[in-house]
Amino acid sequence: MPKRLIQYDFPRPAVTVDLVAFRVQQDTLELLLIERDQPPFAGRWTLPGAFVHENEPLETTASRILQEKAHLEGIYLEQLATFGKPGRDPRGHVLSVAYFAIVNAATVDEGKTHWFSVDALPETGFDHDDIIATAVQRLRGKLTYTDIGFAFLPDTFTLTELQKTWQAVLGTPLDKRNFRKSILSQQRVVATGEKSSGGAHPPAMLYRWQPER
Amino acid sequence: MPKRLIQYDFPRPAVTVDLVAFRVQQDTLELLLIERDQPPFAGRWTLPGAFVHENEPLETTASRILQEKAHLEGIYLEQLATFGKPGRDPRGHVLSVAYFAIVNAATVDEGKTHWFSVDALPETGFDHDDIIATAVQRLRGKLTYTDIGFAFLPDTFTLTELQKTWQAVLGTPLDKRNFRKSILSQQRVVATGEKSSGGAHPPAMLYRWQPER
DNA sequence: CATCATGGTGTATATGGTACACTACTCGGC
DNA sequence: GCCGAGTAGTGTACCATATACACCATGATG
Repeated sequence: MPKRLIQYDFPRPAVTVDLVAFRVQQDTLELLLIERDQPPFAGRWTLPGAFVHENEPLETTASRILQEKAHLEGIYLEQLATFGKPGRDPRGHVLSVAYFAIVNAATVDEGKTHWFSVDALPETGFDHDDIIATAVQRLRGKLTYTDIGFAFLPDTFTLTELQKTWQAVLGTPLDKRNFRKSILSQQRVVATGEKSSGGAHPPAMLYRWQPER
Repeated sequence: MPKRLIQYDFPRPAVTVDLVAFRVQQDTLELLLIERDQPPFAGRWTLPGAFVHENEPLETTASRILQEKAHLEGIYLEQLATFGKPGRDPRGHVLSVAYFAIVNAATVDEGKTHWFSVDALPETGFDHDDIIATAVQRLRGKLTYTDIGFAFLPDTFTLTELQKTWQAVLGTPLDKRNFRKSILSQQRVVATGEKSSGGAHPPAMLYRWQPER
């Protein structure tokens, strides 16, 4: 019995998953890069990535990357696109299935990783600029018509925190009264009854995301 | 010098491109399937596909499929998603980068291909039902806010033809006056000055798609 | 008790979407 | 040449949604 069941005359491309992990920290949208210590692009900042293991679901590869490179769990994980332009990897024919993740923890940089503001990114290697641009565009596009924004926040949050998160993601200010009206009318959140405390201001109602309905 | 430059301990998955080609014919949204003559799934209808050649751009693989399998040129080609669930191909670890295409020609079935109405699809092989469902959803979602719908039509067309195309894609009837008002106000088309002829009715103005603003 | 920072609230206007029906014209058949 | 079939083309009233905009109340801090 032949070891390889598939009739396939061509050399296979290598397949990697690259991950664009987002968080919002101090009213800024940030993403995670890692400094390469091997060529190609040694010393350059790149998206964390890994080769796909045998019979490994792509999504598993993506969460494995987040776990191994940053010791993080992603709250949200979505496939972005697959990049396969010849020449994108100087080592040869390498496809990259890009995913993007959203993380809500305030984390410290682990190993050679660092969180960069999307407005102040360093020069990257490979075609990771393209991947990042696609990811940011997708994230912004989906923010208003999906529940993706809640993935940046802890279980309970105030409406002001939610608004600041949206503003950080979109990069534009939002009107407070209209924002609250819109969020509440869509019934995407429910009041917990609890109130936040601390700060030189009145306590604010804490809300929780309501997935369905 | 080693033949393989990439340090990569794992067996590589095979990579295919599968194509969902759409057309609108007789007010019906149709897609192209091909009858497999080899196992697995011999005799089953499947999406046309091919393995990715060495250093071949994915988009080239996609248009090659359309050319080789149906002798067609796609007017529009867009990457859909990459499917890699273990077990999706009984032969082993095979990733499929799915594309969708739009074709405007009225064509006859070539070889073992056949155009099926999306409302009356046969049983398919692999995970092609998933791919098709994703493609139809994407197509419908993008119809109203992109210019994707014009790819189904020839250079010049009447507003009624455009409306019927939209209705076929969406699967729902549209109001004639509102449709025309909306299309014209968005300035997505310009009148050519020419009029259609033939048919037991007055001649209709022919329009042309205006890509930019 | 004064200051600071945020919490929380409503109305008026503009914009865009939806529902809805009739006359005019060309072709083809008789 | 007359009639029927089939489509071209057109406007208004209503409703829902998005936008612009400002002030007082409250709790913490020193």
